[in-house]
Amino acid sequence: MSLDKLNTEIRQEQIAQAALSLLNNHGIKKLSIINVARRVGLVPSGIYRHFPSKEQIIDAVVDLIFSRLVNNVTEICKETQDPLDQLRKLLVRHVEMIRENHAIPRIIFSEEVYDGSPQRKARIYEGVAMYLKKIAEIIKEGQLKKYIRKDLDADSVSVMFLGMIQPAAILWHISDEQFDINKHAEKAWILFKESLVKI
Amino acid sequence: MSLDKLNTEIRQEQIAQAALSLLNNHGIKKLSIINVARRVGLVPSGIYRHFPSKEQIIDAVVDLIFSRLVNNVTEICKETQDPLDQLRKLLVRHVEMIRENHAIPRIIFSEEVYDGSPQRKARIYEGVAMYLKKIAEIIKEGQLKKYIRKDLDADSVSVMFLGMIQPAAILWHISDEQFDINKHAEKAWILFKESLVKI
DNA sequence: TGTACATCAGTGAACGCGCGTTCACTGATGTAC
DNA sequence: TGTACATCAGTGAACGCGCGTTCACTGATGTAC
Repeated sequence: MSLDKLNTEIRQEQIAQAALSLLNNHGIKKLSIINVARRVGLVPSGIYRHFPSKEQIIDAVVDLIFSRLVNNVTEICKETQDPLDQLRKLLVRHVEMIRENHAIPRIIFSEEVYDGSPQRKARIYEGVAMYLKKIAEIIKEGQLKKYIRKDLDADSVSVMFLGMIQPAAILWHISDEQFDINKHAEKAWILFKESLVKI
Repeated sequence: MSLDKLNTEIRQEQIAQAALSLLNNHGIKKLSIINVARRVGLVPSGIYRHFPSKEQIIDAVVDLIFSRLVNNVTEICKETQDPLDQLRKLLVRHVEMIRENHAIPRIIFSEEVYDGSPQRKARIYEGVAMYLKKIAEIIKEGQLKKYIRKDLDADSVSVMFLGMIQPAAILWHISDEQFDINKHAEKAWILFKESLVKI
């Protein structure tokens, strides 16, 4: 059976990806050692050559997700310099991310992921906070360049930015993808942008 | 041990309340038949005199939560007639609800609650949709009375209304109640209200 | 370049825990006469 | 008002499933000489 024998680094990568993929396609209940093992072509006990426990696998998945989210921001900041453009692009990108990764709400909102591990909960909070901080930086930049009115608190606005997406994301999620998240993001953006520039 | 013997109606009520309370205080992992039984002073098997399975208990909890949410709206509509006032009061009330019921995000965002029961997922979606519909009605009323600009789509605005609360609620939730949800709601409301009235 | 040995990724069987659920039972409560 | 019986809420023991995890093992790969 053991056609190939791969080193731990590669296997860790594979296992984290497999876990993320399971989360995306089937939800947290299916995220079992048995299923992960099957995906990477190992026997359940084989997983323990590369991860000390299931908990660490979940940690790896969390890292994977946040590195992608943060990556989005840095990429977009390279694409354009106009802060309002950056926000708009980030909105579109974020919606795409959500559409492609059911795992995001599944991770961020899941009790299952939190309990038993206060450190992981803290790490998730830090990840979200970092994402928000980057958005706030864009907003501050916009205020400096006078695209965005200065009486607004950038940190609050960054949370409101998420407010354009989140409820829609959840509706989309629980409606089995029926709710039109793109249309909502479009309309919300118009209003949001108006609020930022008008005085 | 059996000091009292209560009829099924009372027990069902007690069991649903106990389950909700467990969810509020300890999360979904602790929502076990054993814990529910302990709370109502029964032995685990005793629960099955009143509910056919754990699934139905979760259904009862879901109903409990949504009836409270919808109740909020109808009560507030009695308190004041001004649509903008109604929205503002609803915002405050919704935040209170969330602060008092950790169970709300735990239920609405939990995979655990969804899988294995498409009907329940549908029911939750309907519950949210009904809540949104009631908010949309307030907005339409506001448009009729000319408090709110008419070029806005009431359904979209109702989702944006949730957008003021949801991201903040999640931050509050995963930050172990550190994030200041009230302050955020306050600031978001100012901007939101502006958007509704200005042209 | 070939041999000897250590290392390490793989396997399969088995354990143990938690938990939902079943079942035969008991004893209290409500009802018919 | 009292008795006989059906009903029904309670109990405790036991079952069974899923699943994370352990452990003794095997055989391939890498390294030292």
